[in-house]
Amino acid sequence: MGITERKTKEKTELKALIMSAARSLFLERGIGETSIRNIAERIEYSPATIYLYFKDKDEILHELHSQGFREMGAQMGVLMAVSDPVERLKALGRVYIDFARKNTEMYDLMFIAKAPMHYLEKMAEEKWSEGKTTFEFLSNTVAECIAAGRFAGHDADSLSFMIWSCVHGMVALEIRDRCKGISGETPQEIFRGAFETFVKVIEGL
Amino acid sequence: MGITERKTKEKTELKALIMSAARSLFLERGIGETSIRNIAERIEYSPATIYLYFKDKDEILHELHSQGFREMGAQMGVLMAVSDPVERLKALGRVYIDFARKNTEMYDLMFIAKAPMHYLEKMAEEKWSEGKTTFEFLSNTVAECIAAGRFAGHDADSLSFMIWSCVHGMVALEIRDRCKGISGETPQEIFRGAFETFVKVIEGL
DNA sequence: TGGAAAAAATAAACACTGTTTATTATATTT
DNA sequence: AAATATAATAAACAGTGTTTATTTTTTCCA
Repeated sequence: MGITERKTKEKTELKALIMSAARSLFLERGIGETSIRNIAERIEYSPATIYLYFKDKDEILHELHSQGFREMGAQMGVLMAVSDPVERLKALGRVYIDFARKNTEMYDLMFIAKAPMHYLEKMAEEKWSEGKTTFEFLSNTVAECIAAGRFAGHDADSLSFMIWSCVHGMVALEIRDRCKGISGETPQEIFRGAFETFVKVIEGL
Repeated sequence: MGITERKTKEKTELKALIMSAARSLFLERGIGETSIRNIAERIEYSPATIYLYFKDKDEILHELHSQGFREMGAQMGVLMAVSDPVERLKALGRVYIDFARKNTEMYDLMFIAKAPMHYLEKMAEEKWSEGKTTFEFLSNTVAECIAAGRFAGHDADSLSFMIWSCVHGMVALEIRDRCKGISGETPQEIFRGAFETFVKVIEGL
């Protein structure tokens, strides 16, 4: 089936082309300032063509959000080399915060924006697999810490959720511009202090 | 000056009418689904009239966001009655989380949405006074704890930012639908566990 | 009290947005 | 080469925030 094969290849290629145009525009100008027409213009196709490859804009944003999770997952994956679970947990916090601050638009899409979640609702999916996988990486590490006799009196899931909330809260506040003028420090200083505190708290648990 | 007085009164009255229509629509349908035309229709004025009272939509959203801070401030204010700063800190966490979960659209506008911050940018204001005031309520309480010999080895500002990030992170993840399918628990259970952990961590610092 | 001046409200337009439908162009099959 | 299936698009629809020119209403003063 040489011909239908080429056909499907062309289909996935144009789909990938749309994705890459969407992504670059998205990183350049932000999610709110990227329209279907912008994407179509960049790849020199008509706007309507995009709808032959994606159901709607939310589907594109969801796919981009999944890309982000794959990239973040790759960065977190190398932490498996850290054998001590407490050290791994601290490094995980560091990697998470770094990823968020170096890829703010991606992080926004992954954890803050509403749009990519609408895709799940339309598909009647109730589970957020990307988030679940990432959370399990954290909760497994926390469970290892507990198994090693640390974090006495804490439940792995609740503590994991609190740790996640803690690092997410930091970067979410900065990404959405809620740190301006707080305690007169620069973002650099705020995050240095915040991460130091994070590490101290983890060690003191 | 009875007449110019009445004039300014009418101006502030229509301004208040616009605000209340904006707010009710906003709470009914959400921020993203409330347009200037919707607001105008509800108060039976033309859309253009709204622009005689507000510079743009961002100004309305900023004013609404400030309303939210006044209401949250009122709820936090009663905590001044709690003399023990550590107890006050825990109660503050409780009040913060409760406010966020009972007023999700308002909380969204106050701490997550981009729109109300654009107003500050347009006005060339670099300080976010509402956020600063709220943060100072927290950081003063933390400073009191430290003065009372608690939280040894911690910097008041950094620890305050971490505590804020922690509670903000929790509610922000839920508001933007990032808790679905995480550890199979209901939001109720997740938040009960998270707050218990929060209290335990505070007490153990 | 009637007409000029000032203020308030609006209709209509502009430039966008996501999305759909009917039409045209291209490629494949018979 | 003609018929069919596929791909791409032009144009439209209904919506958005916002601005400009126009009309209505109110105030002021002769």
